Amino acid sequence: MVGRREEDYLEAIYDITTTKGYARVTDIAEKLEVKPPSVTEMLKKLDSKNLVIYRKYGGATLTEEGRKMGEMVRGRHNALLELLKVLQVPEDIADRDACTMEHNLDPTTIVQLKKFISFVKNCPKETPEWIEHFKVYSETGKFSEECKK
Amino acid sequence: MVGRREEDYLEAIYDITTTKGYARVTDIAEKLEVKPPSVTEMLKKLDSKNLVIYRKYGGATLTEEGRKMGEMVRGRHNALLELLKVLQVPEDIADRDACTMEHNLDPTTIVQLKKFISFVKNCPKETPEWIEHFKVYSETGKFSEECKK
DNA sequence: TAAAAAAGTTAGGGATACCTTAATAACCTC
DNA sequence: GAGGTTATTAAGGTATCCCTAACTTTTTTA
Repeated sequence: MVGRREEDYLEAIYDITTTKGYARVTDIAEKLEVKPPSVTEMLKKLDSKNLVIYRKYGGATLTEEGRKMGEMVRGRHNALLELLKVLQVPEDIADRDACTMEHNLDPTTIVQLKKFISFVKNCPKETPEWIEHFKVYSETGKFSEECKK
Repeated sequence: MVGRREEDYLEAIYDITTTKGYARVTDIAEKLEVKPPSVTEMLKKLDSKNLVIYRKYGGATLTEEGRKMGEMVRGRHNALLELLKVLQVPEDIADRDACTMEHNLDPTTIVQLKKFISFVKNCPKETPEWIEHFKVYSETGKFSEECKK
């Protein structure tokens, strides 16, 4: 069982590793806004679960399993973020809330979420009309004439 | 500050009160799948926060503030549930996941969520076509011909 | 109406999951 | 190799919940 905070750490390590090649304790601490000892402690825990390879003074490396997991968490986060954006939630709030929501969701839910996002993004029409209609509805509370046709 | 579990209790009390008029310790314990002492403890805490009126051996009554809060939590839950249903998540999973997600979301997010739901539900057209299209996409991974028009 | 059954409370603990400060140790650079 | 930076240990704390066992109150029923 992987807890929510563990997922946050994995996601952070995944992101940092992806951007700068390696993740030091300080990087992680900064990203998650905690102090270094908290990171060390968590890295040990993640190492014991074989999600991270932790060597004293050696930073953190994701194992294959850990990398998959971090990627998955990041993907979930992005999907939720996109969904909230479709719902016209301002981006900064959407990002924070995606963090909140991204834990403990059933795989089925995530799958459907992703389908929804790709449905919206890959729709043959540029921007699906209904999203435009929703934008209007969101701002005015009224259905546009065109919507009624 | 009201924690997640506190919200769960408020929601449960709200639901029980709404259905059967009053909420006993046992009802709450059963609904939340915990033992009675846990309920007693929580009721004291909620009482101290003026969200519940708790009298020994007298069950729980929501204060005005508590009732508002319980109603709000329930509303949030329902909104999330509806959203997940729009996303074609099976109802039982949707209900569980709504529980998971319903905590700590920004009010803005909830507002947009509710707008989205009412957009979908009150759309002048019976069922917005795009939802039908999404159903198809969800099941087949393909955009229906009609969708491309 | 008194005794049994049911419901509720108290007391005493425990687990988990995090986070922190202060002091110490390793590393790196000049 | 000395100083500055980075990381680790040690020791502790807090917040949330939850539980069992024993006891009290309320309710039911014979």
